[in-house]
Amino acid sequence: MRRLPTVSDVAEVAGVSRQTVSNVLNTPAIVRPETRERVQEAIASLGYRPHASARRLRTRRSSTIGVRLDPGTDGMSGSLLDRFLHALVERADRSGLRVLLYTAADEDAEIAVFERLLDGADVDALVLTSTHYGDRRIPWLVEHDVRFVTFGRPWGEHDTTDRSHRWVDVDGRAGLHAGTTSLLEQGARRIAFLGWPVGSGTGDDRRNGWRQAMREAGITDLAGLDLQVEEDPQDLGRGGRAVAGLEPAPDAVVCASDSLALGARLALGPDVPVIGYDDTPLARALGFASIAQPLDEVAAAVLDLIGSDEGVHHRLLTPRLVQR
Amino acid sequence: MRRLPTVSDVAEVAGVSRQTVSNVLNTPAIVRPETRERVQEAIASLGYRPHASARRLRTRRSSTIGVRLDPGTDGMSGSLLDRFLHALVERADRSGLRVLLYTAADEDAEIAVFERLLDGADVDALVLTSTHYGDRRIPWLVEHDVRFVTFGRPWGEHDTTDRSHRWVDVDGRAGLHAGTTSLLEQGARRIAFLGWPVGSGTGDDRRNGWRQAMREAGITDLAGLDLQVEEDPQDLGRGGRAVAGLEPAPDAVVCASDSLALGARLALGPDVPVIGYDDTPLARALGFASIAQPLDEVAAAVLDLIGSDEGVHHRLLTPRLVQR
DNA sequence: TTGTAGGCGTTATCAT
DNA sequence: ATGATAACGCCTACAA
Repeated sequence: MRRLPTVSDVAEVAGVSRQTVSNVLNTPAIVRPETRERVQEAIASLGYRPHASARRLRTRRSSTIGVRLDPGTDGMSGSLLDRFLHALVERADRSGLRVLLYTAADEDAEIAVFERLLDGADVDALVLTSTHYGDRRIPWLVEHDVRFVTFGRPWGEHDTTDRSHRWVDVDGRAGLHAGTTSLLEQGARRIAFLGWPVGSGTGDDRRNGWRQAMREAGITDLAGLDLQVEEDPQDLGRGGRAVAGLEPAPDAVVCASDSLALGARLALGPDVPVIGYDDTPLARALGFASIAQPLDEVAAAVLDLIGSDEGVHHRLLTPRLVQR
Repeated sequence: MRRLPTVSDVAEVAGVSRQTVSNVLNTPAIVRPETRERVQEAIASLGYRPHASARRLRTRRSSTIGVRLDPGTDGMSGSLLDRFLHALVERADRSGLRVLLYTAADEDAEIAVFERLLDGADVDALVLTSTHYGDRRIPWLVEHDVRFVTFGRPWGEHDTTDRSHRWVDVDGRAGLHAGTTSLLEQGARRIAFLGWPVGSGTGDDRRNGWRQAMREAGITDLAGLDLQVEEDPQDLGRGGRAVAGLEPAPDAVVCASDSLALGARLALGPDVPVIGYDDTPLARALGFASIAQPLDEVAAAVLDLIGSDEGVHHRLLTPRLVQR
């Protein structure tokens, strides 16, 4: 591999000092325009690029953010992380940030990874996904004064850690409210909700959106319509069976995820409207409506929060109902 | 964020010179055991970790590999990249390698990214996915003497670039051969192949596996059984319609992808055996068989090839038929 | 076996 | 506005 030109090379060609070259790069304003131009020509002619590691060593910042690639995620919605990552990498690049991946089997392992990554100065900020109730990573990061942003709210925490925990999330409640309302407007009355057992922040939030919309429509008797199944990638029949077992049959079903929606769709056929969540390729392919998270906005907000030193510490974005 | 301890700090605590500390880290063999131990204690007590950027600057290697997160991929099989990445990151970590992500809209943009990444010494090797016929990235990388491995064969190239292009791939032909054979053993005779139009290396390779198995079974009349559809995430009815239109109906269908298989499955119902490709969560969920790529092995092979200086320059792995 | 000296490429500080 | 000097943390000679 060819030897790379350095600031000194550029300086020599341009007939200035290394420092001036550095200034042109980092503080162009303080360099006389005519000098600046000469330096820039030299840079172009040599094909010079700053050496990332040298700069990082000097500035003591890696300009790199770490993101975990979780193993879990049923894979169907796994494409969600995929799409989020893509948006994140793209936007990060525009701000001169790199994205480094890591994995960890569980929380303790992940904290050990944090130590390695941070002590080695490999990353100077972290983006966490799939936060959950009682997440031990958060207090660890706060305590160690690490810069981080989570994609996901700190479910159940409203205490002092609040200001030190920056997060971005999507308002699932609003999403399900919109979906349910849209079905109501189309004349459906008996609308079932197919979700996970009570206890997950995300799931409960989405359920509440459905409840609220139903209540607003004057439908207070939700008996039997609140379906809760444990998701099982091996057997999406569960959700389907729960839905098919409803007596009388529902007019429509709103779901906490696209994979649940797939089950419902297969059990009920294409004539009963079904709304999923996440707008995965699956929803597109099968032609059912779904609630799409604005991942590009999420990525932008995450980077914004990572970069800003003060001001707003969290952001709740609104998803969009994709009709089909 | 706390100030990190350096070699000097460790040296001071251990009562030796910086150099000895460095030796303990990099060439433990030449340090007297008793000194070594003292140094290691100091390292542990201070929680010292080498500063990644400083080391990179000095050694001129980043110990980081770049991987592109492509935008394309229909998302269904997108989870394939996900799973591959996961395996790669996990194994890379064991070898002390980091994985950096990048994106690019097209080949030219990607080559521009290469320049940035390499000149900035951000990465010292690249892993490319979704190679295709006439891939311009390959000659560029070879010419610039960049270390890289592709997950995917150089379709159509058997010339001099051969030795300089290291690749790992999965034998789709063998996969479809196995799948088709298994159906034949179950008594099916009229087995259709649902794939993409001729012209993609991957697709043609898979088709050939089916052809070969059929020929070996003495079935030479494949008229009408070789179905070719352009995949369209909006409308997986295409594949389904092609399959449903067969007259007489097929005994079974083997497909070039799980999303094609999904279409076939929905069109034919659960009684006609369908085999997909990639063993995505979709196949698991719907309960159709699929051909699984050994992604963990692929990741291992990729890292192996990246690391080795001589020896084998490519590896063709065999996929596994997952019956359901 | 251990220590000394120098430099990787960059930028911050302080002169000029 | 520009330049000289030093230092970021590490490693590779080479010397002791």
